[in-house]
Amino acid sequence: MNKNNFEHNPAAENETILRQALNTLKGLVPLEYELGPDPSLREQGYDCTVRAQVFGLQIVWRVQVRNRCTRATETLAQIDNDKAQSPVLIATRYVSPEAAARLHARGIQFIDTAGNAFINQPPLFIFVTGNRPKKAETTVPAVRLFKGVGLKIAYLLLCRPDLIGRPYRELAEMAHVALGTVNGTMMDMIRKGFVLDMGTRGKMLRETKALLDRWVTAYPDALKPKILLGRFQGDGNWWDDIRLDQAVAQWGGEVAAAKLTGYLKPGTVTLYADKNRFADLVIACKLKKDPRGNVEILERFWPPIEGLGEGDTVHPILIYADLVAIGDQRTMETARMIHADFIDRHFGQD
DNA sequence: CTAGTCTTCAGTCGTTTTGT
DNA sequence: ACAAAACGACTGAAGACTAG
Repeated sequence: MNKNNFEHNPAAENETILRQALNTLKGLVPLEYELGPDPSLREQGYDCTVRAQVFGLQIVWRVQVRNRCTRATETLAQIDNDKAQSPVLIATRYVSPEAAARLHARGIQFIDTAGNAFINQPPLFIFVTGNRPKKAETTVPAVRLFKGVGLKIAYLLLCRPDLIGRPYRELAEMAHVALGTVNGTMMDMIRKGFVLDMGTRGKMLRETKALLDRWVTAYPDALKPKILLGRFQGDGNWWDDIRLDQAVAQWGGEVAAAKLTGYLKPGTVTLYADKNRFADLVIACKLKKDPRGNVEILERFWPPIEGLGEGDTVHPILIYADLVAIGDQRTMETARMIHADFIDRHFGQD
């Protein structure tokens, strides 16, 4: 049962949360209510008002609807609660027991869609916690595997499938992305079948051949432009005499292919450099800034560990992707050689 | 219980679209 | 052509979860 988010309308979503929470509250106490959207309140951080009749008692709340209730929400609500004439009510999806205790202590009323509530309108008093949240039905897959930074993680795993079991924190650091990105990418990979999730027994990379193909196709458009540090022009075959410090940069594209196969005469130069040492590299190679130059320097997006490109060249996968992206006769031929000699044998059958 | 790990989501920032 | 607004990707701190 996969819920696609047809539209993402925050206002409508908020109202859904509020109505669900109020209806759940109805289960605890006989309640009639009506929503009173109030534009003047909205500017003060409220979403609407609720007029409720309970046991002939009329209550008016200023409601803040939140997807989730954070400490920031609590603090802000308390400030508002203290200065407002009518009490504040937080309506949210789920309030954990800890959060409920804090809100109770601060005297901030809340209701959630899971059936937890704190209502303190003497003589009416309700305090319910411990109800578990419903299974999340809103999946917002913000991170797309083949679009953007998800490719950094995919690359890491293609080169080092054994890292699949590492904690997300480590993967995030290695791939130079945020923690949340790892989570999103991993979900996408599982959904698309590239990762098999065996629960406590870990994960496995699957369909690596297909993943590789799609990675190579997506990389030039989706990631490469984002990591371009600059374009330059050098003198003649300058790259032939340079000894690269691996800690600073590695060859990609045609130069790397030439070094690997001894076959190609490079027409363009692709360098993957540590962002922080990028300036030194430009100087050491005597490169001149030139938007039309045939030298492109890109930001390296993998860690200096075994298996991510030996010596002064990047991993064959990336060389291959660079060559395919150039896409002319010469490079395609070399690309096929690289694929046959350095990639195929690692990606035979799953 | 708690240390390690995962998940969430509001805010930031860059890009695209729309308005003048 | 320029500026404002809307959009979307990404981040990262903080809360939630879970195995041991």
